[in-house]
Amino acid sequence: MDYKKLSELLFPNIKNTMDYYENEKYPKRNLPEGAKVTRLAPSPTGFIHLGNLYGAFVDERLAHQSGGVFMLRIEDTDEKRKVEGAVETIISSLEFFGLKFDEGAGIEGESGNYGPYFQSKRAEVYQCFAKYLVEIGRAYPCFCLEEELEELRNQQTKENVNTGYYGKWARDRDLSLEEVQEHLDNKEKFVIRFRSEGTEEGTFEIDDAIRGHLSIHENYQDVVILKTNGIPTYHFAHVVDDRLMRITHVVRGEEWLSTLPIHYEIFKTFGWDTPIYCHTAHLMKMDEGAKRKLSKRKDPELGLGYYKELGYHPAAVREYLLTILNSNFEEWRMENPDSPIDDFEFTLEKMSNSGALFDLDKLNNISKDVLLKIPAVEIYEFLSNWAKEYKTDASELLASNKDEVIKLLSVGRDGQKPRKDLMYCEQILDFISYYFDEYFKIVDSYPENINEDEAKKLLQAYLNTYDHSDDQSQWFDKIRVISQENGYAAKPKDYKKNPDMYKGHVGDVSTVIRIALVGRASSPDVWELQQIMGEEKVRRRIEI
RNA sequence: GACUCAUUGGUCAAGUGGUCAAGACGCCACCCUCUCACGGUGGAAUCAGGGGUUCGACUCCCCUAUGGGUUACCA
Repeated sequence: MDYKKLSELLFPNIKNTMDYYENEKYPKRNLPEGAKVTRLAPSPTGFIHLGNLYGAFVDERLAHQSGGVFMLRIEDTDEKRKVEGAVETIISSLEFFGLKFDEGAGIEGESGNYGPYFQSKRAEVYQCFAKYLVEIGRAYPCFCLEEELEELRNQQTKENVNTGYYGKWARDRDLSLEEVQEHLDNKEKFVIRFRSEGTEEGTFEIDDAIRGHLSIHENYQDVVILKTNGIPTYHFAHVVDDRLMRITHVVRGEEWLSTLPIHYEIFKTFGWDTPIYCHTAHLMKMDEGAKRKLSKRKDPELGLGYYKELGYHPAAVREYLLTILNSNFEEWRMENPDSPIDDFEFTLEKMSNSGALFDLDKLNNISKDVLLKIPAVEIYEFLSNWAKEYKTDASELLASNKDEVIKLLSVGRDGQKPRKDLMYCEQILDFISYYFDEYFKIVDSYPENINEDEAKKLLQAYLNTYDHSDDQSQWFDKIRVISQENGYAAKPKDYKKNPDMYKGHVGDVSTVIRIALVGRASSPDVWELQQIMGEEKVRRRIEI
């Protein structure tokens, strides 16, 4: 068989050589020793969920921690999955969470010399490498129709053998030049298949940076590498691109583990070393009592947009992600509470190889700590930007009450035991909503031992003695007096000792005032809130 | 079905043949306290099951169970 002739027959228009791409167009990168080059290679559906961010984070850390390159390549080899504006969405979503690409699709400026970064625009490159495989007899055209393949599968299932295009089942594996010519003359469409030399029994060994040493089955399938339209499948594009773009570490989900043998064989056929593979575990979700992989179809609420809508701070999400990404991160954080997150040394060895369940409680807890470290002014900015997009009615109120809101956000945050009241924008807005007459409403009821009339009496007494210029202790002393005058213990401990002597204690009285003032039984220090609200508003609330 | 990866408390997990099996979130109790938080102290709660190997197994091997993944001219 004259493979050279076959390759010319199949790819008459491909003139470039492999050598041209490997050594001229895409030469070795000039990077310091140990620099890692990683890539995020999403398909352009534009939908990014937490799981994608999780993986992207690994890429980003690996690259930027080592002085390497973090690249965006769009795997748009499947036209059916394209969505308008997807690339912009991907870039902006990741940027929101602090992940910046150095190079690649849609990146401005000096974005690197390894493009184009859309696989759909690299057809010639792939064809050149496919042509080479044909030339050396390791790839061949296949004219099978989809229906024929379907039939093949059925037959194999019936005979209880592995399905697929391989060995004796590979009908077009050994077509003669004349037969190929004949098909071509008939204008039949064809794909290019890889000619595997593996066996069903064979195994090989490979190291995965996350999963350790693996011993896995060889590939023995003649997989499609170039589709009818001349565009490669993932398997081929991955090998060619990651080689030419000089990717050092391939981070991808564990669903790729089972096709790793294909990639390995193709790399070896070209005589190339594989990149270092890092197969990450999936982020899981609890669904009707069972763990399940995150799905873009079933879990729209885990899309990154969801967290933006609720107003989680990107720093909190990053911090959370890192706790599940590297098990030693929390420990490091406890020892270095004030260090920038990027000071943490991320390692692949500390990654879990079983899927973690997304834990909202944990995110919230981490978020509290993260927000505590962000100055109130910055939280205000974050909150108001969020409101502009998601809560337009509140947005104006926030803008016209800027100073007061900042003060509200600051209450109790100083000192040795600062409050951690703030988690995410929606919650924050609710948390301070009582300040605005537009949102104020009574949500909690008075303590059981106090009825409406009693409450009115207490509030009247409070109003009578209220002096806005009182300092905190003067103010509270007055509440103690009111309590005593109305039959409530001035100290909770007194009440505990002799519950029969009192109607309740000072805490009950405070609760009544608190509810009148902010509408709820729990809040930060009332005196501080009053100072922020101003005398007029305080009196008005008490009078109601 | 076949192939494959995984399995330590409710969740995230440390652990690599000898530990009273860390820690964090959540939960409960108590302390602090005018409420709620915060903080502190304490508590309940884990090696999926069964066989081996070994003086000794969470750690090594096998089987089973459960869950994930792949099985496309999708990625």
